[in-house]
Amino acid sequence: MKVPCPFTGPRPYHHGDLRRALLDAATRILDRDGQGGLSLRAVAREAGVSPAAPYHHFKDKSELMLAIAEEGFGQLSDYIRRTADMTVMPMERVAAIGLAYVEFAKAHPAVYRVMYDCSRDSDAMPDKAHNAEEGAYSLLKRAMIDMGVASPDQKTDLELACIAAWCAAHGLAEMVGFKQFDALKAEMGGEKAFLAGVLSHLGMFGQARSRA
Amino acid sequence: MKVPCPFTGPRPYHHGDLRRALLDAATRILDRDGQGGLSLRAVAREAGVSPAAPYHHFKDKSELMLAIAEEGFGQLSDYIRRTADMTVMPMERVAAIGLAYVEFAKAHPAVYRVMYDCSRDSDAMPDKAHNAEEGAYSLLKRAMIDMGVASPDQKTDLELACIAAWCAAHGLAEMVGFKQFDALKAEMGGEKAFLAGVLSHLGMFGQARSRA
DNA sequence: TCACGGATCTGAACGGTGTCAAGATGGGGT
DNA sequence: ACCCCATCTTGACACCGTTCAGATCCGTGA
Repeated sequence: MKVPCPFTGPRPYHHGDLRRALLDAATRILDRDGQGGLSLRAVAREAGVSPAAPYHHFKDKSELMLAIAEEGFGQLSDYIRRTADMTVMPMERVAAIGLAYVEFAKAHPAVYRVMYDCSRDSDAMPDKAHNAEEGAYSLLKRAMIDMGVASPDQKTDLELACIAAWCAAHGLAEMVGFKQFDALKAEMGGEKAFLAGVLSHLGMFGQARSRA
Repeated sequence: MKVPCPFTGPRPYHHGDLRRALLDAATRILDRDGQGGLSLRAVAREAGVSPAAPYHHFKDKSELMLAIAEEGFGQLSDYIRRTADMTVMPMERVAAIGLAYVEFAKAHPAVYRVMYDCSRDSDAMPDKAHNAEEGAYSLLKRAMIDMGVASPDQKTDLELACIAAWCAAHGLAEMVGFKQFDALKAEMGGEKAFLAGVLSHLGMFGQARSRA
C-alpha cells in the first residue's frame, strides 16, 4: 500500500510520482554524462520505465527541459539569496552575487546549459520558470540599488546596469571552464583568484577582490 | 571537362570541391534552420550527395562543426579588424570592437553558437581554429593596451582585463536576442541604443555611448 | 596508350533517437 | 462492485550518426 501523495496536485498512480522521478533521473544524467547524454529514452531508462511513459507527464522533450530549467532557476535563486543574505555591505553583496552565479554554473554546468538554452526562446517559458529567473534577477537589482549604481527613479539606467551585470556574469560563467585559461589560473594560484581578478575588471563587481 | 581547381590543396575529384560545398551547405542550413537543423545527413542532402560522402572529408560530425567554427572565427577576426581599423582613438576602438563582436554574433547566431560549442572543449580545436580565435583576441588586447587599461609589463592584469572584456562581450552577444529585453529596447528607441547603454555599464566598453 | 591503384562517392545496414497510436493495467469515484 | 480513465507498455515510423562493401572515376606509371 503506497502512501498517498500528500500534495493535491497530479496524484501518484502506478509509479508513485513519475514526474518527480523523471526530473530526478534527468538531473542525475546531466550531472553524470553531460548534456550530450540527455535523451528522453535515457531518462525513461534511468527511471525504470518505458520510452513512451514520459509523454504522459511532458508534451515534449523540450517541455522536460523546460521543467529542468525551472528547477535550476529555483535553485540558483535560492543559492543567490542565501549568499546575498550573508553579506551586509552593498558593494560586497553585489560582488558575492556575481561570484555565487558563477559558482552555481560551475557546480552544475549541464543544468546551467539547459537553463540558458530554454531562456533563449522564452516564448515557451512557462510563468513559473520565468518567475524563478526573475527572482534571481530581482535580488541582483535590489543589491544594485543599495549599491547606488543608479537611483530607482532612473529606471532605464538601472535596468541597463543590471542587464550588463547579468550578461557579464553569464559570459564569465560559460567561459570560466575554458582550458585556454588553465595556465593563467595556475600562475595566479588557483581558480578563485582568477575569478576574483576577472570580476574586479567588470565594473559593478569591482569589490570581488576581497575574500579570495 | 572541369576546370582543374587552381589551389594545390585537396584536388577536386568527382564533385569539384565537396569539402567546400559541404561547408557552404552547412552554413546555409545554420542560417536558414538554426542549429537544430544541422545534421550531417541534411548537409549531405543540401550538397546533393549521399549521406556517407562527408565521411571522406571529415572524420566526424564534430570535425565538420570544428571546420565551421574555424571559418567563423576567421570571419569574426576579419570583421573586428576592419572595424578596429576605422577608429583611431583607443577608447573608441575598444568600444567599437565590443560592438562589432556583438553584431557579428547577432548576424550569424547559429554559427556563433557552433563556434562557442567548439571552443568549449578546446582539446579538439585544431591549431588553425585556435589561431583564428587568437587573432580576434589579440586585436582586442592591442586595443586595450593602447587604451591604457593596463601596462604591458603587468602581463597578468592585462590578460585579466582582456578576458573580462571577452566574457562580457560573449555574455551580451548571447543574451542580446532575449525577448525579455524587447520592451526596454522599444522604450529606448531601438536595439542600437539598448546595446550602447548596456556596453556603457561594462567598464572597458564605456565609450560605446557615442555614435549611437 | 592503357591498365592499375587509390581517392571518391553510393547503397544498404545497424543501433540510437523523438514521437505517436493502440492496447493492457489498475486505482478512485459512483 | 463496477466502470472510467489516467497511466504505462508495446510496437511502429522516420530520422539521425556511423560503418562497410562495392561502384566509379582520376592521375599515373608501364
